[in-house]
Amino acid sequence: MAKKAGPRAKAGEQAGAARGEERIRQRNEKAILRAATTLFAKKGFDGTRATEIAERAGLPKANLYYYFNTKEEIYRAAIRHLIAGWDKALRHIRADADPFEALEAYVREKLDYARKNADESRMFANEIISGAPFLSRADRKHMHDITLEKTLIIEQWVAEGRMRPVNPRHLFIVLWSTTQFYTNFEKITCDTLEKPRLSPSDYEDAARTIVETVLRGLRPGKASSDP
Amino acid sequence: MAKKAGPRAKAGEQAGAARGEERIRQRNEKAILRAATTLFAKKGFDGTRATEIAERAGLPKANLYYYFNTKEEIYRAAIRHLIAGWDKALRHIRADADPFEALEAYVREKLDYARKNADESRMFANEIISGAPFLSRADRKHMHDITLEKTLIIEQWVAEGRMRPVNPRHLFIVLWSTTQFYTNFEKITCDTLEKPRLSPSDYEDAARTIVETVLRGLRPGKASSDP
DNA sequence: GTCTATAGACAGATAGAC
DNA sequence: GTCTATCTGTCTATAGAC
Repeated sequence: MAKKAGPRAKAGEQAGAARGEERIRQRNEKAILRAATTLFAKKGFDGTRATEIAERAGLPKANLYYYFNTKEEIYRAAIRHLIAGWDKALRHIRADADPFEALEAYVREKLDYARKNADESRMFANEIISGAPFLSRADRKHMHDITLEKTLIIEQWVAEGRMRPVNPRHLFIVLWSTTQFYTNFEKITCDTLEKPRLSPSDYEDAARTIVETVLRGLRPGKASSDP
Repeated sequence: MAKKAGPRAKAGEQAGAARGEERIRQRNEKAILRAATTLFAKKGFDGTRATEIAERAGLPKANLYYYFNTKEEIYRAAIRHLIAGWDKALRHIRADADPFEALEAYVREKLDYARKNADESRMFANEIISGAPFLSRADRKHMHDITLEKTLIIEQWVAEGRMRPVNPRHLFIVLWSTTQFYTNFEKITCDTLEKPRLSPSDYEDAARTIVETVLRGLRPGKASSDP
């Protein structure tokens, strides 16, 4: 605790030593989080051994406990990092945008994010399926608030007659489910599409399907009511 | 192994005793599978302790190993039981049915099945996210074959002009994702809908949203091409 | 068919030399 | 900042009395 910067540290050398330690710390923490995310995605919290995280991160196990106090602390850090990434795709949904251009851009960015951050996506899915035991109240409030903000925009679009009436909360649920399924349940998707793994062009097909089914159903008809 | 039917068993009593044991066996195996499904759903395979299964099933732990040889055997039995249940909802999809009545009936039965078998649904989701390590080749082939059978029907409907063109495999993926999300990710859904838990009427809203977005987008337009 | 006791392996976490 | 050795507890699975 008190022992820092090595035995030969004197006043004046501490800043330089601290910077060096900081670099190592950042590199190692990143390696730990990366390794942990992959394992937590595959096996969940209880199923992931601290030893496995250490091996995959290329560090001795004891070092995990130097950078993080508990396995839970590693898990929570990974969740926080993921949630920070979720928000970005929602930026397309702005009141002044064209509803269908905005929603299509959102769908495409969401699919892309999941594809490029597959382990994080799966880890989060695992966390929710397990009953969200580690998702903090603050994280849940944040996700709730940003969703609410976007539902108001959908409601505005509906009120303006630019979209057919739809429950915006359920619409978001449908969009989340479809944009995450391909990555989270990749094994099923691969079996269904008869491919060993998913390529970008499969994600392009996914985007097209979502746009032509989910979103197309929301375009206002020329005859504004329906059979 | 050889010791059966208790000490006082004589020739002629064995059949009766065997029936009695059979009843106990069925009851206990069911209790074990039920308890295991709930726990596997929450914590995955590695995260679930045999002791917990036993406690929840109301049996001493050693009895688990009397009915099943390993924890994996329990897990596989639960998976098999679940897959047997998946097929039912697909029966609505018949070539001679109306496409939209058939698909709506499928969606509603699928949502209903997930709602009433939440633990099984979540356990299966957990298994796939984890990379499907225990899903047997035979199970995957079965799921693939039944899906293929139904995609042919969708293709026929499209060819007949009763539905807009769509990749049937992707359509099934979209329908699976939306009908399972509400149950598998119930925590997120509850936060989004601002409810402590999901009621049947929330599932009714879900069905309506899926029908009015996904399926509505597939109805052939009066003008058969599109902007 | 039930249950106690325990073997044997391995987990998370820590102490302290370097 | 790294790493060996180890503490303490828990796990799956089994042996064997009842």
